[in-house]
Amino acid sequence: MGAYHRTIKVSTQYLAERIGSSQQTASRHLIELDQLNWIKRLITNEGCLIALTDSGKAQLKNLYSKLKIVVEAAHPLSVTLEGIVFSGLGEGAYYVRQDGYRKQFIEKLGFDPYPGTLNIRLTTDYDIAASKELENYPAIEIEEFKDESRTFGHVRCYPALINNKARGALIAAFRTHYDSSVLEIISPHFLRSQLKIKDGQKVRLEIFTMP
Amino acid sequence: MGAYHRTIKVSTQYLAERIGSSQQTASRHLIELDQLNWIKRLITNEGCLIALTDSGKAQLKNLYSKLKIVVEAAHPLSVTLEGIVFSGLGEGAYYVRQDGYRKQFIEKLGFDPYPGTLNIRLTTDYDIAASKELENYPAIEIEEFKDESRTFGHVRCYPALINNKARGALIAAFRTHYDSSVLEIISPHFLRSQLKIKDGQKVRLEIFTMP
DNA sequence: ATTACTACTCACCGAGTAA
DNA sequence: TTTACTCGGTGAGTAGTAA
Repeated sequence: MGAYHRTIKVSTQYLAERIGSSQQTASRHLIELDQLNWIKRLITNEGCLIALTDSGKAQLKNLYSKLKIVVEAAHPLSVTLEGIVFSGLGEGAYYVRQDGYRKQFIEKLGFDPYPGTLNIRLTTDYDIAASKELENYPAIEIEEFKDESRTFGHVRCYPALINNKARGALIAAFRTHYDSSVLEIISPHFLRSQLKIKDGQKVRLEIFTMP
Repeated sequence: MGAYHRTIKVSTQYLAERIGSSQQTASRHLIELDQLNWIKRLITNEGCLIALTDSGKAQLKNLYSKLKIVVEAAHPLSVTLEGIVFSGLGEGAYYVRQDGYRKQFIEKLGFDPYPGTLNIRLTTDYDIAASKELENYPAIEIEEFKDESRTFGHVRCYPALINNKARGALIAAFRTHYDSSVLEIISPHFLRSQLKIKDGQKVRLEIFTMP
């Protein structure tokens, strides 16, 4: 009703009609919004003078921004997967330690990876399908490089949260030691000790796509 | 959680943590959203597969659009005023009948005005101040014109809703027969009979600014 | 593990009414 | 006319628990 931009005058009776409630409820809503400091309220004998406070505007902007991200994004912000931890052959560690990769991880992911990977086996059709969808979404691109002896290929990775706590990234992938039901995770931390996870335990991965 | 863009798998327990409620409440919310046809829900023994329906997405888009208008607009969409009806000297009718104005009203306001104006006297400081604010907001511009004898000046007007029912427009103004506490309203209808208003009665005007 | 029913509590809503 | 209090009924949230 314009209270975002200017002070408006409105009776609780009229507000009630507009929001489809009783006059008493409209009045109580205004009292509560005032107590939250989301509106400034001046009671006159012909209605209330109402204006949103900066804090109140911020609440609306906040909701608006969150909706904007969801509604206007072309793809999901994140994909959540679950899988079972298992021990690999330690090959991941070999790749992670390569300086050509390491420098790019530090620069593009913002952390120096622990020299090893956490292997996750996806067990449900849903998780396997969801991890395949990730290929369609923009990733952080790690470029190929050469050292004296060989070429190390291009790698895509996604920032990730492991068990809703530890930062890391999904590496997709140091091709193709495992089938598509296997994921490799790097992290600044030694995840097995930091999160107290052992082989056979289930972990939850929240994988973030790039905007 | 991505359900706007893809089918996600989520347990009611985990959803409850995310929204800060109990598992039972999360479950009931999903049931209700399903009944509203805002989500599609498939229950598996390891959680629910959830995706928004087109109808569900439309709900979010609708809220988003309304917030967008409020948050991103540079000025209010409308200003609501109240005042007292009174009889003028009938000069408004003279101007409204001029073909140079009439043609522009039809073209720019979308209606052929009843040959007369409804005069409103603003009685409170709030209403007078609010009507002055209108000058700052974009209006429909009616251009000046000449006939054989004289020049008729440029006029700004705003679409309006009278007593939340009748269409019309605020004319600001066929200068300056009255002071700033007086408004003139035109409408396709003879408002005094259509809305059964008489001199001395209070009317509510919702004045719409241009985007 | 899951989901979701039943039963219970509590908070919200609104009628009546005071100021 | 206003706003907003008290108070009683109803609906929303949750614990316990079945499936």
